[in-house]
Amino acid sequence: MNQSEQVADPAFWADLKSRGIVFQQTAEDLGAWIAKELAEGRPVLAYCGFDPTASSLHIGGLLPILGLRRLKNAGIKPVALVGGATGMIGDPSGKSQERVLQTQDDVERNVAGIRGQLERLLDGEAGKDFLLVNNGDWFKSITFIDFLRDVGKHFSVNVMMAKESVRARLEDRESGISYTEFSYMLLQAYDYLHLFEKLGCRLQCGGSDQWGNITAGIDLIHHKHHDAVVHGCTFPLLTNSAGQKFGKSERGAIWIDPKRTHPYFLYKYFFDTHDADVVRYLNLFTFLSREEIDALALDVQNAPQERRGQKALAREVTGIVHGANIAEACEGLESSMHRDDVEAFERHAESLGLLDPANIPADVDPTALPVLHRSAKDLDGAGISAIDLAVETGLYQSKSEVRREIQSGAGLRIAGNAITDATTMITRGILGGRRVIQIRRGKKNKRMLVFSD
RNA sequence: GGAAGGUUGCCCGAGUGGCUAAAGGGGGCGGACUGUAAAUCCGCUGGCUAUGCCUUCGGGGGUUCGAAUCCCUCACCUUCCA
Repeated sequence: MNQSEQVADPAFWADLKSRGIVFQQTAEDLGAWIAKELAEGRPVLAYCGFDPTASSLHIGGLLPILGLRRLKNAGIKPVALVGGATGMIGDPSGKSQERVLQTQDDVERNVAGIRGQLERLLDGEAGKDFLLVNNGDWFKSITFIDFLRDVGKHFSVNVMMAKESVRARLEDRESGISYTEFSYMLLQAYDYLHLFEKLGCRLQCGGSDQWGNITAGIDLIHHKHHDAVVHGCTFPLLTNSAGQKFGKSERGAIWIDPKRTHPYFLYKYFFDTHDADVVRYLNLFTFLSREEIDALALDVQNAPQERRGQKALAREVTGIVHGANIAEACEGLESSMHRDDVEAFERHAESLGLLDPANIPADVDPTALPVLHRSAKDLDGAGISAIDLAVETGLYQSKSEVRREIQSGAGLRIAGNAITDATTMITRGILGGRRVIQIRRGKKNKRMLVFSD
């Protein structure tokens, strides 16, 4: 891990603010309050919830995780909550439509997956450096009647309806909101109350769409404990400079689970960051120091074609998620693909276990890999149709798409040759004595074809 | 319970019997330019065993040589009345 991550800077809150990591906070002097509590020996616990909507987190959830890590480095104990109970209900925050309920099996499977990822990403020992909790553990023993009496009484429907998450849905006649999702904020508010009472948790953080839920929890705690001092803060909701939601590529979300999204594509996602966003992302997603980022910002400004900012960003984030070795290999993979340097590619692909088809787990979608394996024998005789190959790599969705592109320009290249004829067959001659060749769509989308005997 | 309007391709939105795989815009992809950028310009944007065939205009059924377009029916949404 980076050196600067280990240092608990007393001015850490100001640093978080200046990096743009804190979006909203319940008190102007929240940083000073935390510093005072810690200085006087009172532990501060901060919790953040993660929805089990899939068996893996995607990079949209990275900001809160890194946020918890930064708090941890400042001496605050993070509590990562997985919503085994709330996942059964569904948070309406930031959602424009009512969702279909997940089955209990789905939720349990997702909780297990996310739990494992949090445990790894929070970097430390669960139970000691940070805590992992599941609100299913306390909600399962609460009856509906008790909940309505103990918790519901403290909520005014009038206030609830004014919360952004609910109001947006009430105003949208098309979708509306069910009573189930309407109730969600009570559950999350209760989580905070529970963690306050049981663990002394006094800070809740989350994405900016969580503000309403966080303040609902604080209000509930105040109702029950009049003199309690509890706080909340949010991380910004990320959009790029073009206003698009962060973390979604054309092929869908970028997942943290390497079986869903190969680390190379996570690397590539950050590598492709626009100049206008890269400095902001370096601040948000890496533990690089202020000075290092300032230097990179200058590079982006003065020599944008070097893409040093993007390279650093991609390397750091891939390192945090998948480890430094994998990050290095991904960097090598991208640069060798860019230069179409087959020898360098083989080296890096080897270290990622991509070169030997026997290494690739059967449950990984082959179109989601940066390489495609084929037997060299397939190249004998008539060979393989270029169109088929292009689709097999996942570079194209359908053969029609490839045909169209071949017709409208030289978008498809194999081993450096522009394919201009839809009937082109790939035969052994194209290998030129090697076993790896490049196939690419346009300038940015590249895969390697590996032909083994 | 009654009346009226609506449900179109990834999204928005036009289309009220054949010329409609469906205008226009957005997004996406490719090309030119460039820096593996932005902006701009050009092209493409349902599938296939491909001068043809198949699937697609909320679901199902019908009229017709022919339906996104007409009729029936079901579902959902909106507005108005009770």
